[in-house]
Amino acid sequence: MQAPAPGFNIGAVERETGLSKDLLRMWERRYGFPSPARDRAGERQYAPDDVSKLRAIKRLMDIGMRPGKIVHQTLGELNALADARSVVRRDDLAPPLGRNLLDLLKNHDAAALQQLLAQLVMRQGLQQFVLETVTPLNRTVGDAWMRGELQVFEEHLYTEQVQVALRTAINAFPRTATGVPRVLLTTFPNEQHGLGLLLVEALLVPEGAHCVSLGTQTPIDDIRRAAIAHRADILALSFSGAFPLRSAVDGVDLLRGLLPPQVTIWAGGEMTRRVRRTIPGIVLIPDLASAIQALRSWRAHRVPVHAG
Amino acid sequence: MQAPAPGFNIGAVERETGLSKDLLRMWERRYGFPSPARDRAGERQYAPDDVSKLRAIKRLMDIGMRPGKIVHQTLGELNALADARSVVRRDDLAPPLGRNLLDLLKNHDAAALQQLLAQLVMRQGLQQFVLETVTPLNRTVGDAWMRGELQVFEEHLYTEQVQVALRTAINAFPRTATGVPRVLLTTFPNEQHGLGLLLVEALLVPEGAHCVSLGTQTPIDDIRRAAIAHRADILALSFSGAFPLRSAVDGVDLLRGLLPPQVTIWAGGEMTRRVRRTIPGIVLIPDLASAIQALRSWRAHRVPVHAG
DNA sequence: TCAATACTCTGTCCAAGACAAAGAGCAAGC
DNA sequence: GCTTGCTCTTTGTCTTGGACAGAGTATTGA
Repeated sequence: MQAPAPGFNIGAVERETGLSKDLLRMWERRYGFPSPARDRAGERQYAPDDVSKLRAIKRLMDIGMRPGKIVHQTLGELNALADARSVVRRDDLAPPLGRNLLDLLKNHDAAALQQLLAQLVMRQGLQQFVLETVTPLNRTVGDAWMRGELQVFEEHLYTEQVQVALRTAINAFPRTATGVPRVLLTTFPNEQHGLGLLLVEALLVPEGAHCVSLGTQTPIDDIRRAAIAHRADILALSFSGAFPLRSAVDGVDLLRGLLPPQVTIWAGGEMTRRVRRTIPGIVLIPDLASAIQALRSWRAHRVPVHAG
Repeated sequence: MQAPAPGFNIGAVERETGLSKDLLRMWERRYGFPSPARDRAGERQYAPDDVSKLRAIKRLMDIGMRPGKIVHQTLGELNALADARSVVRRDDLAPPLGRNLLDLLKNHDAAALQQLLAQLVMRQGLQQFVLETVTPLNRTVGDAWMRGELQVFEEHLYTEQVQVALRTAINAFPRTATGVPRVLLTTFPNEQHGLGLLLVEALLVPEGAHCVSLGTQTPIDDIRRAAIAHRADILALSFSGAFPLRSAVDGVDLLRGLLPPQVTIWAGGEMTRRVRRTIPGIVLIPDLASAIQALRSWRAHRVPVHAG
């Protein structure tokens, strides 16, 4: 039994935190943090505590904070910051349900969790389940995670279980090849969060739409090709809060130019709420309820191109 | 309508190929390939063809070839090499099926594809479906993608459809809370390919195991915590061929030290085949059939810790 | 109140060098 | 003949410190 983790080298820290080596070195030069010890070869050896702090910083940056302002705070202060961010939202959640579910999550009772979710789908119906249960639950879980009340693996478990529940419910609907409109769902490269796609699908399928998901991280030009190949009426893109606003706007703009005008483009997800100006030819979906609105609006105004 | 992709910068190539920036620069210095053009700022601009060739090289390296021997071959020669390697295996796949499915994929007929997969699950049963259909299919699709016969989005579509088929089938099994052994499935950070986890789950659930998946990219220390929290008997980790061998071995070794000895650790996936030496306390699962073997072996030799 | 401009902050890229670990080849011994 | 141990070669990752472009912020002007 040896000392298990004396320190992380820079490659390991990159893996653990998602911060590139270049960036870690640059912060050391600029801010003096992190300032790792060196091994005999002169290579950086990061302490586990520094890695934790880096993770906390990364989280805060993902919601828009800037490194220069927060690198010198202690881990405690960083957590307090995360707290302050979410304190307003805590009232939103259906208290008994959220509590109940958080408890199951903390007891690591996957089976009971899944059963509860399945039961809720049955009772509420798929759409209501998404809008009234999953959405506030996501917020609750996200906040708890930010505050460190939830382990990373517990958050992973939650996401996985919700996905299972949603997929099961979606599959229960007969998938007609003639559904209208034809919706293609995916995310940009570097956007790994695919739960949003599934949530949208869960809202649209009961409305009779024909959804095809490509999963996450499709290169832009492939999105173009896919939209054309599938004769999509609507292209639905999802962006998490961590996605760089600029890249998203640029990419969506580019796509708009590449696709024929009769293909409607939806941009949704957390990031969408940070968008100020409207983007020509793009429908913003700042929350899930808007997706149903947008679908109905599409039906009212558009005739599917490929039909008839 | 402008030229869409004049070139990739080094960061984009890193993402596309999985070869680090450092490595790309080093190859340029050592081998003279790739030797990208420079933009006005003096930054590397890689041609799409170079990126394709880099992908081919990476793929060959993933099966054990060394860069010095192959960098100077043409893309055609590299493909021939890959061919020679897989020629034995190409016979494995049921030809009419693979052809049929590839055709559906190229016609972008998602509905028919899903129907075909669902039908196959029914006919073959879940385990046989995984071993005899999905595994060779994965190879076929992977090869076709390597040779540029398949668009990225078509590959995405395939993956997505297989996932749907598998999840549906897995959910059809009653999930007992008392299943034994308790298996926890996940991947390391930076490992985005989660299909392997689903495949393993699809093999184990019919055997009566209790599977809990955390999805992809769980930090190592959270894997430790999750394994303990879930009282896992087996921790199953999946690594794609692209995953850096070194990181994997180090991480797995670290985990072995962090977890009590009664937790069995499985390491599976493409990468596993490149491992030469045995890693103490780790069970290697070089192919999917081995997973069932390993499960039976576990049952023969181990008594679940948490039971009784 | 809103928009354009200037300035600061921040991340990525570059070059060339160093070194350690993995692989390959070869020799000695069973 | 086959294995074991050594050495040489190949290869990937880390190092420093400099440069610069794009994102975000603040200020100014309409």
